[in-house]
Amino acid sequence: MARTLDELAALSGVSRATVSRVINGGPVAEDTRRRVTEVLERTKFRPNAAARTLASGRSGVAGVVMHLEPRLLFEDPYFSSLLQGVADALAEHAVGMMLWLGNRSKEETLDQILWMGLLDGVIVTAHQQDDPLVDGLLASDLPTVLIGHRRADRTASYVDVDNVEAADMVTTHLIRLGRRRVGHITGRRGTVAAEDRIAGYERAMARAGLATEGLSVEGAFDRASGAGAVDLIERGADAIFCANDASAAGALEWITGRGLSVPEDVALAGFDDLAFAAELDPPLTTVRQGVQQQGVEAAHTLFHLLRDPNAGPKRVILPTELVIRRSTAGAKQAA
Amino acid sequence: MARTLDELAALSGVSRATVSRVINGGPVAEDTRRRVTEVLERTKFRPNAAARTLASGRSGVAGVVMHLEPRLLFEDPYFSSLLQGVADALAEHAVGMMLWLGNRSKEETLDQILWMGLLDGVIVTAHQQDDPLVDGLLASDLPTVLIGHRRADRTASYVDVDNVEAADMVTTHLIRLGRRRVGHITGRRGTVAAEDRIAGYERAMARAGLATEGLSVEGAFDRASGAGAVDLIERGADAIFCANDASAAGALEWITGRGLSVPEDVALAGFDDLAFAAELDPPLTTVRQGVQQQGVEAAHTLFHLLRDPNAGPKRVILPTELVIRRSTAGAKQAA
DNA sequence: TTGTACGCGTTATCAT
DNA sequence: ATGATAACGCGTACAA
Repeated sequence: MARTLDELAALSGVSRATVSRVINGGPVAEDTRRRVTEVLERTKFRPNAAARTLASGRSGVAGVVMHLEPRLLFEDPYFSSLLQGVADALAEHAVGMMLWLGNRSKEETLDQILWMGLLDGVIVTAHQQDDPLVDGLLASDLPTVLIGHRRADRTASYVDVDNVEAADMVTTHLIRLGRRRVGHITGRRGTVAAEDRIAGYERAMARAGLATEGLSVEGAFDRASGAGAVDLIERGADAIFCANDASAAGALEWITGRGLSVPEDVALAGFDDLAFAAELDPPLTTVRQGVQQQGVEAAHTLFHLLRDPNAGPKRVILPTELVIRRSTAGAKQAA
Repeated sequence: MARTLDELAALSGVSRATVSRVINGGPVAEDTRRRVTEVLERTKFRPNAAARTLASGRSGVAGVVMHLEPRLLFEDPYFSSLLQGVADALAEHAVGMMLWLGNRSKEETLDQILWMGLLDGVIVTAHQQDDPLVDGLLASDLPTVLIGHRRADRTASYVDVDNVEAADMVTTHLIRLGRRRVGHITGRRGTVAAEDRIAGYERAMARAGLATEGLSVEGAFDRASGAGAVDLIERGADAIFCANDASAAGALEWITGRGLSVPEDVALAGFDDLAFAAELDPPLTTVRQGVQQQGVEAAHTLFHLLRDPNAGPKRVILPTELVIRRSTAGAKQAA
């Protein structure tokens, strides 16, 4: 079991450089390659990663940072789908994944990541508009890809969807059903997604000449936010666009709990199209945004950055799709 | 922004070795240390991880391998709790975590891990009795800690609970309630946990002189396994011990769905004491096994292995606790 | 306490 | 196509 290139070179009767070429696919004569490869496999040789990183400057390891309450990562399918997508794409290219969750403070986490060195690049979820962890990574010399967050500065690479456009689309759909008092349960204020979806909602309402006053309640992207539906209904809402599927599921519970029915009394729409959206009763109209795909794209974007280090930032906007289900069937309009 | 120890040494007016000592806590005169530290902070110097790994032989990175369907990691709180525990303990000691999930085959995953080199050690979930991935890691020279699996060979380090004892304990509890036909919904056959819990169940029944024939149905640790409760009840079961909380939750649904009530008609017990167990109606009697704690202990065990590399394997058996709730209240006995 | 000097195992640049 | 040889940046005996 040879442990170094030198030992292997001795065993194969060639120089260390040639063995290195065989391993990394350099120019080597065919029979030389065969001879070395044979020894390589016989001795189960594995090159030393540290030495290789030191000499080449590349480690084959990417960092993934999802700094949220640990609970959330597992309870909210949005984040787990994201992680699955990233993990999948990295594993496919045999790139290692170092993961940082919300176990320590953002400052400590940033410190640990930067002290780790060794990373070729990093993918970070960036949902808050201001986030010292994200700022720190962008300020470092580490190639960085953001998920879900467009920064004001135009120098960051990121993967996102057009939340304004998508929210406009679903709101417009509700309006076309004949609903006039379309309410909105927002996401957590301060996140880009929440603000942009509000903007899209208001844009669609304004274009249709409809008022939005009193038709918006603050939520936080969670099931509990659905309680806001009660307020909206008391203010006469005949349709509700929820900032995500989780809050829509909560809203559905409150609405039916009050003896009202969806979509007859209130049309309901969400955002995400997570797996459970289609299983609700009635199935939920929502915006599909391919969360897992976002994770995959983030990894690919990082690969791209690493390939041409000075190609400038890369921004990827993924498409969304309105998925119409029974929760916005046109019953009221027909009646 | 100094990039190497040499640059820093020049800036501080000392030798490179001294700077290294300041960073790693070696013996340095107090004023020298102060002077160097000042430069260290001013230049935001970060030592090169690869060089340091190459020279010292330690990387400060641990691998965590949870090779299961990606779905399961997030849907089953058992695994997410485990991961949280591990991540927490590693982050606390500023040790990096490389994660491998079930994105590729076990063979490919093993290959990627071993080729990665660079890991100081690895923690792997080992639930199947035979698992090429686990075998491969144990056969490698990588310090390895198993979670949830005692191997026949006595050379592996692991963290586990005594499943036989715990299953005996909960079964005995049901018997003491006056139940005579105690049924069992097993876990997935082939896993150590399932087999050991069966053994514990049978041991308790035998000791009480009770028959188990026809009182056992095969499950798979999931909610769907709860359907087996119907069979058991038809065969006269007046109590059911489910191999975990998930299957117990499923069983509860089937039992009440048939118009029967827990615990009056059938006493019900689970295993794990995951968060939702206390929220069921009625709250579920179960075995608490501190899953998150298992993750923490696994990390600590790895640290121990790394501290004295030739101290031999370390085995940790964590305690379990019977948590009695309303699903096994003594109604029938009292009546 | 501090400095010198060697070794860690590769990659990559030169010659040949 | 192949072989020397110089980096790569740090830890650590050993010497002073």
